[in-house]
Amino acid sequence: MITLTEENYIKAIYHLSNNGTENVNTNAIAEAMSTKASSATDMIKKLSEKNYADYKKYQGVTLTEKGKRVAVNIIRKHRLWEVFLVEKLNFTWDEVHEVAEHLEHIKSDKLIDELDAFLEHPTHDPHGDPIPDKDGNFQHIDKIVLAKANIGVAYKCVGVDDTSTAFLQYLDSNGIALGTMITVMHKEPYDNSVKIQLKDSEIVVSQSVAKNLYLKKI
Amino acid sequence: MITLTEENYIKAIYHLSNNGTENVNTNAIAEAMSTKASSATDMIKKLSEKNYADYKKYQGVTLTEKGKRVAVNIIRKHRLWEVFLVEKLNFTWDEVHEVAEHLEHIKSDKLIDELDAFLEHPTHDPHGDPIPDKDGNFQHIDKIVLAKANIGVAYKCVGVDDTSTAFLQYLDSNGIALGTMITVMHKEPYDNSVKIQLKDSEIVVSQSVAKNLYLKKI
DNA sequence: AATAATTTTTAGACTTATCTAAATTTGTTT
DNA sequence: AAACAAATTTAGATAAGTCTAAAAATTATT
Repeated sequence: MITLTEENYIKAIYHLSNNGTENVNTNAIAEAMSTKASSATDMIKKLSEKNYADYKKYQGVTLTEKGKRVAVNIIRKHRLWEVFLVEKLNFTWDEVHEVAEHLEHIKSDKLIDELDAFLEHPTHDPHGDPIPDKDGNFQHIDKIVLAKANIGVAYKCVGVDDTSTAFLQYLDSNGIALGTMITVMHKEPYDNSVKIQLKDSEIVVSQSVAKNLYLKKI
Repeated sequence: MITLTEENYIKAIYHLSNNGTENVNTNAIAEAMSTKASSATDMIKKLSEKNYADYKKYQGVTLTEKGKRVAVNIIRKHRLWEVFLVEKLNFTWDEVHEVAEHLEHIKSDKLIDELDAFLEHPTHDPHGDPIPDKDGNFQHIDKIVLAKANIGVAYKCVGVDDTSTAFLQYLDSNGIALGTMITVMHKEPYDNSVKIQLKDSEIVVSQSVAKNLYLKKI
């Protein structure tokens, strides 16, 4: 049996490793899990013993195929629950994350398959992140970050990197949501802020905003 | 903070105490929790320290008002999720219990209030058990057990005591569901079995079935 | 290449919920 | 009311996940 804590570590490693592709170091895991490096080391050893991860002392970890399958399955559940919360239970996109963190650990294949069907097989969650299918395959969007968008080109907002309440509420209050049309008017080299044109307004966003907003050419 | 284990003990005590009205002894709790009496003693002490229960050594436990509130809230969540699973996700009434055991521990007032609204404030779960409202008030049905029903009177099936898969599947295969009309034809004194008339059939059920099926006069 | 700084691991301790085995209390019988 | 049986509690251990403090390995700097 896999424990809740093991699942959370696996998920953290998956995200830190850029979807299972890179090596992750102990401190990064400890930080992501809000714990100490010594605790992370203990858990890494355990995950390695259980074949969820490959680990050599002082060399960091990578997830095994088995570990990646666990991670992707949790992500699938997390994102499906997020869609449910927003579409059926009137949650806003900044409210869903915390509850989905708990719902994602409920273990029932029937539950998640039926939820998927009930929601009509959504492909993206409320933050624009792709939802893996039953076999773990993602539908990839080729998105770029606002900071790297070209001036004068029309884009559509397709996702966020930061899903914190503060950031999502900032976007809401500035009239930016998934699907919002955005044209880049000017990039200020001094502080890397970006002036963008929305439907009815023109606003300037800071570099940290520009780095966390994903766009797609239309 | 209340732990998952504490919640499960409180729920078990609530059910064993006949909705918080009676004193419960240690062995009964241990048995209900599939654990040993010594473990139950430890937890009872802890619940008592945290003011969820009143406890005197060797005298059994009762839930405090605070403990009862916790129990009723978990029952509310459990039953609402059961309705969701049956009505929206195509679960059958014998499949819901196990998943609901996990869903009931998710802590979010908004989640449960919105779920309640989404389901249009159901008053009973798929087994006929009443769903407490937000304030913990039940809508009581005055039901009787089949074993005590009167001969020749028409009843409607309104619930079950035993929610095991075996029992529910037995009912399904004999054409008995919530709402099914039942008339008692004969009670056999020898083994306490009961002959009942359904819409298109007449069947004999054993005493153990007759003790677990709730009816209401129509 | 030697030393300093950083990262990672080890060692030992703590907490929660569990167990077994022994001790204690309550109840039941004769 | 003494003795036995049953129920309950205590004592001491264990496993999971965490911590602090110290040791070891790696990486960076001079």
